[in-house]
Amino acid sequence: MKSNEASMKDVAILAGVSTATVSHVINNTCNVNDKTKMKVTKAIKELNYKVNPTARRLRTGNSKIIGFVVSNLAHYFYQEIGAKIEEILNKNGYELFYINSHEDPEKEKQQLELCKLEDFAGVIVVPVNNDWSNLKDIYDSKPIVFIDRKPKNVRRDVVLITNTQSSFNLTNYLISKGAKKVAFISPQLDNTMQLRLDGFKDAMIQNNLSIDEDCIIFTKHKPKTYTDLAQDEEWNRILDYVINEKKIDCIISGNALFAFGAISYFKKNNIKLQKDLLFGTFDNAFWMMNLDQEIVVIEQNTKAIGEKAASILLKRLNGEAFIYDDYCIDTKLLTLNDKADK
Amino acid sequence: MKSNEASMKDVAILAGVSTATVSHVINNTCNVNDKTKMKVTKAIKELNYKVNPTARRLRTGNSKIIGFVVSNLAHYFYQEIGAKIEEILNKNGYELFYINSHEDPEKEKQQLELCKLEDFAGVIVVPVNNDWSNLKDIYDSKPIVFIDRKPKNVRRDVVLITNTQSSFNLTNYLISKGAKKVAFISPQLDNTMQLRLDGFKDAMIQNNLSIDEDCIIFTKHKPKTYTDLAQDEEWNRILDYVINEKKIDCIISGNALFAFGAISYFKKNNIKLQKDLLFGTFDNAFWMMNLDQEIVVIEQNTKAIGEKAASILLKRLNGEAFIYDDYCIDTKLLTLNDKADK
DNA sequence: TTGTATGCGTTATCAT
DNA sequence: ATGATAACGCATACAA
Repeated sequence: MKSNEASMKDVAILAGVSTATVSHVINNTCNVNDKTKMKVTKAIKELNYKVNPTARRLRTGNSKIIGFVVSNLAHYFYQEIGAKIEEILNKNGYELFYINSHEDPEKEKQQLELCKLEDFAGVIVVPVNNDWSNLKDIYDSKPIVFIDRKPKNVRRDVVLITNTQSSFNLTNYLISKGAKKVAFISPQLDNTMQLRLDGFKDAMIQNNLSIDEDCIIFTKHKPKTYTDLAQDEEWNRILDYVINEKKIDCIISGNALFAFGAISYFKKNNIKLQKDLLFGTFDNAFWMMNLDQEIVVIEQNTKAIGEKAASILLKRLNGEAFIYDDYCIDTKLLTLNDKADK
Repeated sequence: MKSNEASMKDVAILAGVSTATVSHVINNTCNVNDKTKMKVTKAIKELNYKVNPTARRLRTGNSKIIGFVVSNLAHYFYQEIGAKIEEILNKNGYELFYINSHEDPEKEKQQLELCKLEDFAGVIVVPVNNDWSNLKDIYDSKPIVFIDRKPKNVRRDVVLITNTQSSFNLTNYLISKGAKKVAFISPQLDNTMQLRLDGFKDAMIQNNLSIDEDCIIFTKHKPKTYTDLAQDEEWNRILDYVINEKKIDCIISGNALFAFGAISYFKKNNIKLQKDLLFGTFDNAFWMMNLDQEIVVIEQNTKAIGEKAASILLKRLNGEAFIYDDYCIDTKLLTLNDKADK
């Protein structure tokens, strides 16, 4: 389909030069006489010429597009990270496309394949696939930075939070508040959750508290909306079980998604947190601040995470060589909505 | 940059045919002998050949990518719509890229320009720019569907909710609950807000209630995080003003963003909704269900909105010709967290 | 049914 | 300093 846009050829003809010269002017790739440069610039303006990125990409194999492939875009958490990433990348001439893998490994694989075929300059990924031994080739040529989860069998830059330490701190804090029998509950056991679990166990052991493995629960929930989640019967069963049968006095939630479901349960059952039941969770989600529940949270520094991921990616894009490493961002332990607030 | 991927030429050589034949096999564009078809298919598999979308796009001017350009991706509302759109488009062989315009008209313009340059097959837009007289050419050749807001000076398909009617119903309902002096507050006065305002005014007039124009307030807030919003001093001033000075007995919120800020204010000031103050809002956001406030909401049917937008776009992509129209999706008036719940 | 040849809009090599 | 030309990988008009 012939587009009605001006091409480089049109510019060249109007300016009375060759396409090579136009290209040189556009890309500053060669010393061009000021006079001819003027002519070309004028022609470009006159025709409202825009470089065709598709043609450029076919020729060079490079684009100015970064893919942000996210396990579940609906989490506000990733939106804050994404905004920071976008801000930094935009400043450096890149555009960010958000891609939602919906916690589906197969879908993520196809999307990453597409990013490669589309010659994206690089990708930032909140990975769903845990084992990357079959995915290594998918992004071997272009920079890739992982966020939030560290997949296996791939050596690349990873930006995480201090998972084990934060979990240790959270558990310790709740123990200091009187927790004796603690449950750890979360959807999906991935690498990140494993680290959080480690911190939890360490704290329990150091405090000479026994760990009941029955109260460490990971569900296999496929992605759901928050609304669906709150009404999910499985959450109710699990919470009924640990609270009524196992008689735990404290729950640690692995992320904001479970926290939402749990809080819905607490509301229904009229449970006052930190009084009737100690409760701590990873993530400080915006909606928590308007609740009438006191919640202990591990706040992740989304700005710092985004900034780190973007700056590492930029360095890689610029061809800087440095060792692939894990970057851990500190968290903050906060108590939301406690009486001291007022 | 020479990629190490197999090209169509490699396939042709291995299969002992011409590239034209390979192309025909891939695109079913010509009757090809079963035997040669087999040979080609085998070679494709053997080389793990993938069509290069960039080259195809340069040649044909078409891609299988749809852009979803959203005013602010952080709103969960758009995530639900997006998920539905994606589901439908994926089934039809299209991939969806999410693009965040951050309520920035200039940015949106550039992004739409990029979608055009990248030869996206089409776009679905929650528009930030209100006047499209200078943007018409930007997407004149490819299908475009607007969602949630109807921009001026462009005749294209628009998927909206029944804004005026819903607002009328909401206002009427609150009046039936005793509202006499009502404030209407929202960030950003766009076309959609104007319609909601119209419905509000109609209801007030029909009920012989006077409208205080000082209590109709639109702020010019640039996008902020929810967290920032809750602490924004401007909201506090506005709410102080209408509640304490203007002595209103009811507030209608134009969207979930303002509702969040307002609820934060109510919490701080210990105001019990529907008792101390009547309150209704557009949008049923997931976080509202866990509050200890009774809230009257206009729930938008995100699935229906997404489905309508995607199906219209698909029809346009398939070249079906029909009149550009506005499609209005019904809403539901709900009361969240009322005592009858238990 | 299959192959040849051309062009999509760039960039890059090599002359001039 | 500038221009002619090939090549990126594919689709397609046309010839065989």
